[in-house]
Amino acid sequence: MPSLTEQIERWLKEQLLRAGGNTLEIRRSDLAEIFACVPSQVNYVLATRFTVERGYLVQSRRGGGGFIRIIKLRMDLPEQLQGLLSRGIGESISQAQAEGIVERLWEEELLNGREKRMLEAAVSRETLGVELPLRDVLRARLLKAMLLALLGE
Amino acid sequence: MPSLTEQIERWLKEQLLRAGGNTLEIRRSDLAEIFACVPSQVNYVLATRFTVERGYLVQSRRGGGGFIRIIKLRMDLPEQLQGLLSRGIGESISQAQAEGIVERLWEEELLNGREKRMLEAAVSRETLGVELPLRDVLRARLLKAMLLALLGE
DNA sequence: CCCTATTTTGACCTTCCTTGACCTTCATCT
DNA sequence: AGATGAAGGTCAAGGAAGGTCAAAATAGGG
Repeated sequence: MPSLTEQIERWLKEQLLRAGGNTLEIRRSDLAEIFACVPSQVNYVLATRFTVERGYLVQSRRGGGGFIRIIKLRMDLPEQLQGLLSRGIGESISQAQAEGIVERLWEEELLNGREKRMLEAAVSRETLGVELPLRDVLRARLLKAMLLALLGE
Repeated sequence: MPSLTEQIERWLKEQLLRAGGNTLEIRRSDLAEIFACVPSQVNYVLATRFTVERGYLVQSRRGGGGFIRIIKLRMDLPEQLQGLLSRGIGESISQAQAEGIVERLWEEELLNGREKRMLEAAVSRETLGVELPLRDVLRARLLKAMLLALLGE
């Protein structure tokens, strides 16, 4: 049985597709009611599954008439990948962030399944197996170098 | 009477066959309950019976909604690649050696151009950018993990 | 029977998810 | 403007998985 977080994640992505557009607006309290959970559960889902790395922008407004808006960022061109390489990936990156980027590129069909798995393997804490300040630095270098290798057809 | 370890091993392999696919996902705690044993017994079975040498890859996730995933590796590949993964690549490897392996796999068409470039980027001295005893160790881990990723599914 | 290798257990650790108390912002009504 | 209620935000504690390691138990071979 998928976790609540996963259920909410799927539901939101489905709504995004169904709406056809790239934007979804909903009340946090409504979502919480649909899934019979506390409202802050929604914030957890947004914070872990709809990050910028994964290609989403989340906006919101408090007070009466408040809402949460999820915007799916499109990455249609390799040019954007270049942007990712030059600006998006810094000197150091966490595993979660790196996986978000890989997940997004895969969803955008800029990577196939084999390439995705290779990147995930390379970026994994376990594979790197060194302690923390260095691990994140190494991961950033690898991710950049590997993605760059894909661009240079 | 077969040992607990053997019973669990058989059961898992049977489930893998039954599912038809090459992947099985299950909760460690469920498995422990089925066989009325401590959860860590499952780890022992995985560590001794579902190793890379025996043709399996094990992945997992902790926390709520956690799971253990067993992937049966493709066995239709030349012995070379499998041999490489279980014995050929040691704890440490030079750039020249690593590049030789990648080149060979590419010539045998086990890797395409994109995959070759990703691997070369990952094993490059410049990308790794750490000093020597560690660099070769890291390279060996990356090469193994990335090639292994190609054998899943 | 003894010695060794393998298996079984359990205490303790890390990661990820869920919940709830408390805080901030906004629209609207006096 | 000030008060009020209706949103959403934050954060820390608790819970729910799986991981690790070493000691204890057992099985097998000589």
